[in-house]
Amino acid sequence: MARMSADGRREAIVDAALAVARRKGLASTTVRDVAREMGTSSGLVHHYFETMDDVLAAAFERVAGEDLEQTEVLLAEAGDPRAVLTEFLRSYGPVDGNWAFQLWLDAWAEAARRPVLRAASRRLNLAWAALLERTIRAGVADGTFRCPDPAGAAWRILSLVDGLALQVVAHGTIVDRADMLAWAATATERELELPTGSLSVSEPAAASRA
Amino acid sequence: MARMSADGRREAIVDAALAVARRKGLASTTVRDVAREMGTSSGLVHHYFETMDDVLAAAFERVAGEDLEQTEVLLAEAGDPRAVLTEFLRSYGPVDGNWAFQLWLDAWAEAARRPVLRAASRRLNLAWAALLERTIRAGVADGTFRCPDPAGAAWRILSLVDGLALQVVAHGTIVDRADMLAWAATATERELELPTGSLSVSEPAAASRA
DNA sequence: CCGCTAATTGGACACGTGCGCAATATGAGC
DNA sequence: GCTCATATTGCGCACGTGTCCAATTAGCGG
Repeated sequence: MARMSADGRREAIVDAALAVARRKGLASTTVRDVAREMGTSSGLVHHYFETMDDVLAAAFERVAGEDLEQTEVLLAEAGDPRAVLTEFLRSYGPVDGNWAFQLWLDAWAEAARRPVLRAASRRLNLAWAALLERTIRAGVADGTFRCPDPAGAAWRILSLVDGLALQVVAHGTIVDRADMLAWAATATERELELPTGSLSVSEPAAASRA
Repeated sequence: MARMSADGRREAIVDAALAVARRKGLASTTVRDVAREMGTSSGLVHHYFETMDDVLAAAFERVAGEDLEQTEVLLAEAGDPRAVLTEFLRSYGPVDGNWAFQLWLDAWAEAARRPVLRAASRRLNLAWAALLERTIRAGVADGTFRCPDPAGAAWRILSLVDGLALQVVAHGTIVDRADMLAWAATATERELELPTGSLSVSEPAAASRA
């Protein structure tokens, strides 16, 4: 197929891997799948990545990393810690049809079997917790929040949101997105000693959905 | 190998599947693994289960179901809701080397793509939430807890514990078991308006470990 | 236009996978 | 002890897996 620059091809491989993973899951995305998706031979994939593990890790890292970056920009823009937190809760869990979060589920499960993937997922999870902790500290500093243990609070909030999102993605209707948002907000308010209802994360009413 | 009754063999197959899954994870447990574990031929497995999927679903259902049953017994015995909750927190997450919880991770990730597994995992997750909710209601009734929304609280506690356990299992040292226990206890106390420290779930000191 | 670097091919390799089936062995009921 | 249903075997089939590599291009710098 069309010859490409090294960097271009690397990216194309990651793109293809993501397209497949979105359909079949990270765990069962194969070299041949990726090659077929690009319309090239399978050997090409190994010309750019030593191991299939590396491909999957790169793919996961791409989506998760982009999400994180986006939220970091948001943090820089919105000076108000409460606004950041509100936005965080609203954007974190399963949005845009759940597939990005499904990737997290796949990554967590596969972490045990794929060292490179584990490293990536670990790194990104730490980054999310750090981001949250920073936000909390900022809020404590300017008096918006009160919190004796920002690090612990960050992990508690992150883990709660992960756990709730997991139910939404894996089991569908068992817990719905509205519950998830409301519950996450409640717990976060309690965690940061905010007045009840001050993190109104309710879904924008019907009209403004994307 | 020794001839067995139909029911006996079915159970033996599930046992073997579990033993293997414990070592390699659900996802990569194969027919041949199961057969080797039993010391029989692989054909035998297919004589009792149409599909490998069925074997895995049965295996998952078994562990998760047993855990649940065990905790339900515990609930019946210990009349004191606070004791039940303490025991719940201590026993829920990754114990005995994490393997049972890795099974949950596998199940959640695969749920989107394997209907049988999704149904099983969904059912069991609901049962856990219900168990927790019942405990909370009992505690509210006898005045131990105060909680305006037992159902929501149950899901919040369960999700938090899942989210924390997930970090322990998937990423190892990112969050350790002690943090996990302490954080879960803190959040639960807050959720049920218990005095701080009243759910002491700290690991029993070295001596009394099993 | 030509040469050479490097992108790309396509198939081989050694294995692992679920599944099916004819043949065999076993033990319970007569 | 014989019979017969059936538990169990052991292998084969068709295919999928990651990885590797010699051969074949394609296209950029000269």
